[in-house]
Amino acid sequence: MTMEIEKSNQTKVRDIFSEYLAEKRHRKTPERFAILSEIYDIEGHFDIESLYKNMKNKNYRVSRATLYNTIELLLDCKLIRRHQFGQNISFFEKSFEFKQHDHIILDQGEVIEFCDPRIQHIRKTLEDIFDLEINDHSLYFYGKRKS
Amino acid sequence: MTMEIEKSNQTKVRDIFSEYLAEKRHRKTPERFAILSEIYDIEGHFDIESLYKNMKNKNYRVSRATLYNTIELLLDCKLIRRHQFGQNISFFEKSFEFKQHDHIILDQGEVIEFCDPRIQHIRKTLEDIFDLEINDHSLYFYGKRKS
DNA sequence: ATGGATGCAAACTGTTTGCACTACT
DNA sequence: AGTAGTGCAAACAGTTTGCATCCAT
Repeated sequence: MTMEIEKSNQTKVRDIFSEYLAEKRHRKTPERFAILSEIYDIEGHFDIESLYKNMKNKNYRVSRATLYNTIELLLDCKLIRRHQFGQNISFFEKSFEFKQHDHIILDQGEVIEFCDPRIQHIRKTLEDIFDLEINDHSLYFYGKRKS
Repeated sequence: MTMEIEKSNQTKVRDIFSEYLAEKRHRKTPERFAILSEIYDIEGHFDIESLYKNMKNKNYRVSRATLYNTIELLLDCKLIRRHQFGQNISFFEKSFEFKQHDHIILDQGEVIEFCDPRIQHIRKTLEDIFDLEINDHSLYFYGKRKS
């Protein structure tokens, strides 16, 4: 029988969020940690309405307002990322310890993740040419399977 | 005094649209051509609400419904492209005879356009690796001017 | 105890839809 | 003549806001 040495991801992101909230002088409410925890239990992408229904089903007492608020905080401390797959609905995914990656959107909503270093080269070039500080990007390819 | 040989862009896109409508058995209504014409008078990006107000100010009798409908047709025949700069509002720009380009979004809504061939290399690689047919992409960098 | 955070519902905003009327084919 | 397309207004969906209450500090 060995002691659990490694912290779980859940614990790590909790710590990061806690530290972030402290630094920003925001209150550490149970709702905020419950939401973070729920999100980190989700595999893949999610939208706010599903998260809301998901939590309601588990008998959490949360409001959409708090979800939207908390999502902003989590974006700010980089624990999640926002995506615009469709037209008018935001999708999110957790981003802690997951390698930066981009997406290919296929028909029927299938999503492939990939990572190509050349995007960072483009970024560097743009920063040099236009004298910019680029802090983020979003890249989507749209296509379909052959045959 | 020489004859005007070159067709204006306005005339060319009109022809393209006309041909598209014929092929798809859609009617050639004056509204559709008026909207196309208005769009091709716009420099840079626009959203539907501004286009609507713009046309209303010029005493066109158009409805939002028709604008949304026509925009779909113009997207379909590739005379315009859709962008998602912000969260929940679609921006568009004309795309006839304008080189494919991507965007850098700076603070205060400033937008820089650029074109980097490496994005096509990435595309090719993805098509090969995943056996896909990629027909489009969207790429945005987000940043700010240095100093 | 104080005021930041919450839940709830109403308001907002961009987009879509239903319907009676118009006009392209 | 027939019906796709139109304008208008109402409906819709995702998000934001106002407010009374709650609870982390």
